[in-house]
Amino acid sequence: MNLKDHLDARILVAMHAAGISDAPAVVKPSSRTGFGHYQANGMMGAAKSLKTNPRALAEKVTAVLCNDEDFNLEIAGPGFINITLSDTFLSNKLSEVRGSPRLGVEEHATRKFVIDYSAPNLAKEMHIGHLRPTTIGDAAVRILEFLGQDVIRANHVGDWGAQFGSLLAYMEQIATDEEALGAELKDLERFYQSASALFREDEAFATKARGYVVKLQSGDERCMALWRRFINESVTHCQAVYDKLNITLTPADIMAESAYNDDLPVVVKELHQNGLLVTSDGAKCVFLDEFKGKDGKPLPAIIQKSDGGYPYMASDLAAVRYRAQLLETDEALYFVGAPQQLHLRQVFAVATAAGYIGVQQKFRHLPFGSIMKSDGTPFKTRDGAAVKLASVLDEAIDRAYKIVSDKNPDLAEEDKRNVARVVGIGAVKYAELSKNRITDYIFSWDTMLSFEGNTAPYLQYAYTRIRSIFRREKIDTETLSGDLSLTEDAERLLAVKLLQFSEILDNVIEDYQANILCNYLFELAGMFMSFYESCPVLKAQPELKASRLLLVDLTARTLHQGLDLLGIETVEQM
RNA sequence: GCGCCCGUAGCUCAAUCGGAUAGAGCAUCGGCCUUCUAAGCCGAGGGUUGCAGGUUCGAUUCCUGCCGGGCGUACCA
Repeated sequence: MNLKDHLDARILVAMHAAGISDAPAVVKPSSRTGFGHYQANGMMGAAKSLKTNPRALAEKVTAVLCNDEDFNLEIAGPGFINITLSDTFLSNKLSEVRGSPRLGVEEHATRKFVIDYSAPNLAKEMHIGHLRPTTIGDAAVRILEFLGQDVIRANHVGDWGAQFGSLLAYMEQIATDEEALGAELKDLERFYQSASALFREDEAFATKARGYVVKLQSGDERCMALWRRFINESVTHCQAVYDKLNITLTPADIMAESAYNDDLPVVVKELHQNGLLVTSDGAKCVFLDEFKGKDGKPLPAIIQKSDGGYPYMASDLAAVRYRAQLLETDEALYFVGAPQQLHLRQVFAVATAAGYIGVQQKFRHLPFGSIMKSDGTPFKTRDGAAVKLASVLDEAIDRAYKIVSDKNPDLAEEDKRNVARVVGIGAVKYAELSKNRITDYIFSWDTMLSFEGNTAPYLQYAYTRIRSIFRREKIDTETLSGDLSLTEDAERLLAVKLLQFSEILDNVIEDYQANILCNYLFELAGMFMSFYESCPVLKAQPELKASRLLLVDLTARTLHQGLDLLGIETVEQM
């Protein structure tokens, strides 16, 4: 149940009964304690259009609901209606949520989604820049699936293009020594760098590399074999990173750029038939009025280059065409960096003009900023190279291991290793997810691995503290029973927070801002800690103890579910 | 030049179609462990929301103009 929507609907009905139509109730959580649990802000707006006094309107509305047992209404300020939920209402709703394996979250009407995320370039190793699209996209996938949506993961990896010429030429050069080749491919980044260095410095090699691009495009068998070998190696590397990162992508989710190769001439043909295609300076372009380049000159979307090659505009259009027409998706979400904004606007605009995207279909770009160092400069190594994602993850686990060993030396070695993995990886992911998607963010080991503040370790620790209550008395949460009763304010605050899980998920998917869920979990954990300090659980009288155990269990389940939707693991003890 | 994004406490970040006194964490300072994990809790100080206007009952939020930063702007992806 979405509590906010429920209350909004109740107020709206009362507004209609009071003779107010065509005005929203604008119910939202109260801005501060003392103003009830929720507040309805719609009376001021309604009064404006009805040219009347907002407090008088609020009087009429509250009069309709004055005998309601679910909540108490109070008028405040210029015309706010503060809603205080009754203890009975809260405990009834909590009981419902408790009995639901989905924590009271209803499944939405099913629509089909294509989520385009991660999409590394297979020519190189994944670097730190892939962290954001990968973690944020995966959280979106998990949340949409939890809400009952039909989700297709689309990993649009880069496996084609000029850069593969030098890679293949370099492979060819050392292919005679199978052992050496196998060893070289283990470090893709070095492989790429060796190949591109040769390309820059050795003219003969560069010529050969360019030849390989042509051969590859014409389907030369030996080239294709080398190419497949390389791609397999690279995919294996990516999958290892995904597994370590607890990302739900599998090789089956890969729909590579090259998969659209056969469609590219078709796209050109169809754009031509639609009368959209114009040849300019030898390149086949689509010009749309809304796109202007330097000096106000028309900005083309180049579909085919003057040398006959296809730029990524073409394969992206082919991908839109595939997703819209063959997959018949209702919605497509692109988790791609902000610098690609103009490009994707062009892709969607051309695809719309070409009739690929139907009027009911939504294609959205969800951009995000870059990762910066603490001095505000881009996150690169000293020599300017991208930082390998795999090494970032290893370092996170190493650092977490040191912290865990330091804080809990008694833990068994095997457990320490597992906690270090869960905490280290969780910290890196949570640091990404807990910040606004749009802005750049500062990467800081100390901040993300801290057990204080809005971090994964804090939440994971909160979870273990909660679970330890049950472990201490060997209580099986399956056997919990009794009535839920709320007697202390700390319990009420926790209760309301727990009931908000559903509406929070709805808020998240409005713009796929995972930080909304992170903030919620942080506040939930904080409220639990306050409750835990002021309300004894195991030492309470039997009835109170039973009631509080229900609250504790529900908090644990909500925290666990919330973290799981973010792709973050928990442990029982740390 | 034009387009998009951003500018909030010393630092890192919030603020849900415009709502009440702009909130957290870190850092600083002060309390709380013979009592369920102190990796915790409670409290204090800290702000002209880049600047100047406008819209209105009400603006961090919407509009205009500046200032500062980032990115993009025809055959790399």
